[in-house]
Amino acid sequence: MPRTKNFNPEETLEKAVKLFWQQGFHATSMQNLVNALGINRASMYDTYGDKDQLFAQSLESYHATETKEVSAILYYYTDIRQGLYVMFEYFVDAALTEGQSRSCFHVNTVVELANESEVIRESLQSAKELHLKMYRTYLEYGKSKGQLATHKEIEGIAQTLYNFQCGLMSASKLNAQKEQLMKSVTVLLEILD
Amino acid sequence: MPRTKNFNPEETLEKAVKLFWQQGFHATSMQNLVNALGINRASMYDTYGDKDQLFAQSLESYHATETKEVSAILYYYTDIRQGLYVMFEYFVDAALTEGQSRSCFHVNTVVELANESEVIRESLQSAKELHLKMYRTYLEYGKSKGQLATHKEIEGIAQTLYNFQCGLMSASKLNAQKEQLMKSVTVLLEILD
DNA sequence: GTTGTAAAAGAATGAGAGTTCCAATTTCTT
DNA sequence: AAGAAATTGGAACTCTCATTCTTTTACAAC
Repeated sequence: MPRTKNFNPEETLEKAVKLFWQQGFHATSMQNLVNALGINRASMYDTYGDKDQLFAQSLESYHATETKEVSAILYYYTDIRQGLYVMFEYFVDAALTEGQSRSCFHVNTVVELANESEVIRESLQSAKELHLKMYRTYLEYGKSKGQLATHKEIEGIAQTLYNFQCGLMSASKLNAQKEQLMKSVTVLLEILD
Repeated sequence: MPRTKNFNPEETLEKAVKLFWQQGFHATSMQNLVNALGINRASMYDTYGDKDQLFAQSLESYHATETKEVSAILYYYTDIRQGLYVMFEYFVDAALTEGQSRSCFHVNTVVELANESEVIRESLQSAKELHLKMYRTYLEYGKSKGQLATHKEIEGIAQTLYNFQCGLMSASKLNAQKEQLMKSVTVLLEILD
């Protein structure tokens, strides 16, 4: 009996992700979202709730796809230097669009909202933990394969990889050039030697 | 003949720096600023112009003091590893306040406004160049003193120091613990070896 | 002390924010 | 074919935003 939605909630959410990623939470108005999502204002509220909830869902969606991609990359490469390089390359490619950088949605949100919203902070925190866990596991794997000296501290390196990734993304906003960014990745990866 | 201001424009600007640093541009309202600066709304507009101009002046003020501090630190330490470590420690100390981190005003602004305002972007860009120049000079100095192997590429390291600094500040918002942050600095500085 | 000038105070303005509501439309089941 | 129910479109609402305006106050020079 009921009329069905004539838009796909997941697909449409991706449009919100793009907009929030590009502009941030505060600089994006509900009117912006109505225009970008191509659905009615009421449908938006009906499907996703208010602005805060829509943003939270956008962030969760981003985290999910991003985590999946990263774990796929790391799983694929048996050489950890190569795997980490390609992972950083994936982040850089995702950030750079038409001559400028939108950075990474996660990092942007850490900077903009980590101290403002408890809900968002927790979402960011758990995504970060997931990444750290992946890094630790991958580094342990590298150690077991003799690619990482046994005296190297996994935890410190994992943290540094995360910190550097945040910086690479932030800084890319002032330097949207893949080659330079990847050169910096190469320098950073010397911490593995 | 004119009535004199009964506040110090430079000192009062510091209050604006603090607020913008803590909350960002969009999350800070003119009403917030009126309350924090302790001067009248009209005096604010009269002295600093509109919100954009007030923000730009706040950022410039921050950049000036920050650049002075960093160059003083690097000048003081003749050992580049020590100098860079203390510099990062200075950033961390400046970021951490009462159990949370406000990151670094420069980095926050890169993330929030680099793609939104041309004026701000240029201010950020030139501050970044100034930092890179300081790093290059310091690394060259280190090389001349035999603290850095001659085959090391100055430019790549300088870029990586800047990128990492951005990341350390961003990430500190989810990890406001000095010890952990400084441990990551120690790991990072292995790129000099 | 008078005068002129700019600062201070705070109300006022208009634009835009997020959100809600209602009439109209559409579509799927019975 | 018809009715039920959710979607849709867009106006309406309230609130807060940045900014301006008008009046009052205070200082410095003559």
